Amino acid sequence: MQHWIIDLETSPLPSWLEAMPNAQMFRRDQLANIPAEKQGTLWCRQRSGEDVNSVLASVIAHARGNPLVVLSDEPDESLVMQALSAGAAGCCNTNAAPEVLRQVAMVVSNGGLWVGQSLLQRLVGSTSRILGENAPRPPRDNWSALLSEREAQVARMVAGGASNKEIANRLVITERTVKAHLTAVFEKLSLRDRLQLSLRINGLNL
Amino acid sequence: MQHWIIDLETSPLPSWLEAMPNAQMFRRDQLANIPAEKQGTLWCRQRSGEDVNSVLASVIAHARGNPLVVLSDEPDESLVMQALSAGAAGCCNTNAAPEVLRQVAMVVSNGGLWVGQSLLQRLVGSTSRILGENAPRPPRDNWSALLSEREAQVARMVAGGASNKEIANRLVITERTVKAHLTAVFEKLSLRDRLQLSLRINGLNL
DNA sequence: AAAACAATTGAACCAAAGTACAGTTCGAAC
DNA sequence: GTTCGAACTGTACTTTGGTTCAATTGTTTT
Repeated sequence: MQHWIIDLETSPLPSWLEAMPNAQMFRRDQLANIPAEKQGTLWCRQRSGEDVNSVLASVIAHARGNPLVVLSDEPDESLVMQALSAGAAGCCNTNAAPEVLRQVAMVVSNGGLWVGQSLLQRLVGSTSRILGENAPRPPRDNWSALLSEREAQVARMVAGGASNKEIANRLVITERTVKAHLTAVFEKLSLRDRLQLSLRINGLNL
Repeated sequence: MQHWIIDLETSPLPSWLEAMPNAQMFRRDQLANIPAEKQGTLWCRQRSGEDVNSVLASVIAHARGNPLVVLSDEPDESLVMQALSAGAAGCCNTNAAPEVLRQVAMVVSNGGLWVGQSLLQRLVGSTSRILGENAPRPPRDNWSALLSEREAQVARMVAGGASNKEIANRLVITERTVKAHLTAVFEKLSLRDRLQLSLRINGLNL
């Protein structure tokens, strides 16, 4: 996995090197030099007092789908929100420990988002109150009520994007059995194929 | 690092074993058997239709400060919120891939909280709206930026559940051309098939 | 005991999806 | 005026998805 770190200067912090020994540094005016054919993780340092959006604007444009993490000298709640809103996959302290940086790298390189524990806790706190009250659950699709447990299990895996072969391997059954379960699921839910099933389970087709 | 998995039965899923070969299984009525002197990570499976709070109540009591992750057969936004509110450090799909499970384990064992990408995205979105900040951000995922207009059009129809034949008829082109566009889309977005594409476009990559 | 259902699999088969290789047309850009 | 990307199509092929008919085993229900 390749790491590209963007800052005002090209000297990395020791903790960065410890977490990512093979990282390459770039100045903000050298974004064009980032190799376009490889894929990796972008790290962009935001220094004290700088506006996140203006720092990120040009960097995002060069990300080409690669995950971007903001290393902030002064992270706070609203700054993290702004970074994520701008398209970053995560935001952590410039001086975070190498283990934390490695963890962040792993999460975002797999397509995840990363935020620190305290912020996440606060997000959960403020939102759970709101979600809890108006409870938009009633229209809960009870697709699983009609299915046997095994059928539902297979259905969920299909909805997550797995192929029949992958499902068979993971459940240690033959591909034939997977097909049998799926045929039953399609019949019971009156669906045509796995894509329709995915839309139904993921609640996009009501 | 020790892993303890709690379910109604003591047979683990293959993917759990792959992620945590040395995990120990416990039934929910065997919580007292969990060794108190060691420390590790608790995983508790919540099966379809079960109420999270009642499942977690007794488990939390035996956690003794160890992080607890909920493996849910049917994770959704409110369920994850309930789990975190109850004291869990994370919540992911029962059938999550081994790599994901390892990632979750690493995050929570270091004291972090873990939630899937899609939920986090939604949390960030809803909270920034609530906080009255800048909300009208275009979709974070820039999949369409990489595609030509026609490719994006076909991609959207696929994501809505249409077959190649239906798309061909509606766009008044041949099925062959639809396939050509899709091949280009898969290539550009590094996707495997139409189901993966649907998940990507519908923002469900958790 | 009989009936019903859940889970499993085989063989054979058809349909849909996706790839490989090759080619045309049109308009914009250099 | 040549180059280039976009949209489009054909033939041929492989792989994956899905159905039909048929059968075995174990558990639960009646």
